[in-house]
Amino acid sequence: MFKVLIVEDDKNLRKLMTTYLKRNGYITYEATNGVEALDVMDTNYVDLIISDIMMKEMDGYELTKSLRDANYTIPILLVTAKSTIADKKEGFLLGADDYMVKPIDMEELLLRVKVLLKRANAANETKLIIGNMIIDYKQMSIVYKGKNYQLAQKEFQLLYKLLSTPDTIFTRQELMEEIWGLESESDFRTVDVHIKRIREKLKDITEFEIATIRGIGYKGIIKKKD
Amino acid sequence: MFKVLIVEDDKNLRKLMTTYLKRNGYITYEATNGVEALDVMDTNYVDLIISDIMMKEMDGYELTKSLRDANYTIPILLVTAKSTIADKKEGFLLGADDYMVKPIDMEELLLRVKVLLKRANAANETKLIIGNMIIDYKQMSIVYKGKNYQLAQKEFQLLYKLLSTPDTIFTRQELMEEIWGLESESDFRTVDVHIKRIREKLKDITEFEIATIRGIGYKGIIKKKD
DNA sequence: TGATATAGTTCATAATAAGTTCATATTCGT
DNA sequence: ACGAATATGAACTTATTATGAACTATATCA
Repeated sequence: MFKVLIVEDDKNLRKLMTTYLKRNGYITYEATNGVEALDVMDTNYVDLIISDIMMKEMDGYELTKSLRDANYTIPILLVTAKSTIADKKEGFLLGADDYMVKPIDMEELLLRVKVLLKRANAANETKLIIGNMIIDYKQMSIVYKGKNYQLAQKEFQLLYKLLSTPDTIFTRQELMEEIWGLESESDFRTVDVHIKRIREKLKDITEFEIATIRGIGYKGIIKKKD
Repeated sequence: MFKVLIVEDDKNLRKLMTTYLKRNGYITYEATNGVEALDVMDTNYVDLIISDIMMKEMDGYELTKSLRDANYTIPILLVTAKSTIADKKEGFLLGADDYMVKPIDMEELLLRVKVLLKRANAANETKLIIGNMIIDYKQMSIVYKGKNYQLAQKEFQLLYKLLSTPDTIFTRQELMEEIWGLESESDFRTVDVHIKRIREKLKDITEFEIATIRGIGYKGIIKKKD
């Protein structure tokens, strides 16, 4: 299950790409400029970035550069309205892996995404190992002392988020925006219900705990051995 | 180390493909038409053939047909300048395994070659032994406690795929691409129907289970003994 | 070649699980 | 103890998968 971050300020195009990718089995995150993109990446694991070049705040070039400067090797596919050689060169020199020229053909986009992911996917394991517990994001599986625990998708993502950045408090707002998406209109209480169900389903596992921070939100705690 | 035979009369394209494949660890042979290709195969073992369709002497269709008539199962990837449905159909009917339309994107070519080889190679693997159950890919047979179970081809391949990499979630997308081929346009629901039939036909076998991962796909689970 | 069997696909609908909401109980901090 | 916030159970809604059956394509055999 690959995660794709779409950075595009044109809402229609962003939604179109999101729809196509989701329909083809990708999990998507959205951002409208480079700054937002970095925010998303701060708290979420992402396999690939599709980014427009022309954006306010921070454009695609700057985004690419800052990621590469920070030693990120994540594949980046730049989308441009201009098609001059100069532009293409600039993008590649800054470390993008591929580019496409608008208007974007969605089938071609899917193909390129697939190729980029295959190429990059040599050593892309995302597992959290906490004591006797192994949380494998791609497999959406939790194994504890040889036993398998099954969580629903939202529950799993919530847990992963809390435990991949332990001891950090997340507000319901933040959790919703990142797992449900920016435009989610669900009630914040929904988060509570999911937290409850995670606690219930994983009550045998002593390796961690989800702490309620009254008036703020939740945080994951990894318990230390005695 | 896989050996790839490139059959292409356009020298530039042939060299380009050769270069790319070599750079990616393949051993290559070259031929400019079907007759030469058969000559090469006469004296060399080849794992996969990439062949243009339009060539003098003997074209891609004829080459494919003569190989299949001689009971060769080697994977064949046809390259065509024309993109009409009629052509695609004709090529497939004659037994090609995949095709690409010019102009050829080298990354895509590599991807397809890899997929074809993987698919062909899986077929050469021997047997899966899971508890009292023996799954023999070559014979397409399933024996459990002395009794024989019969699955249709697609069903068998699905089962084999799921059980040869157990505990790994496959999306319908992935299953389709691997078993139906990259260009398949069949509905994803078709996978569900096949899964259902496998479960039905093998419901007596307790050695494994096909688990539905809601919102994602399926995974094979090999049950442990008590 | 036509007839028949088998495999594979599609579609409509039923069944089920996931996700959401809401009312109420419980807990926490001051 | 009080008020505010969270936990909880249950009803409800939505999304996804399972299933049966019709349909189509392909292979087999007389």
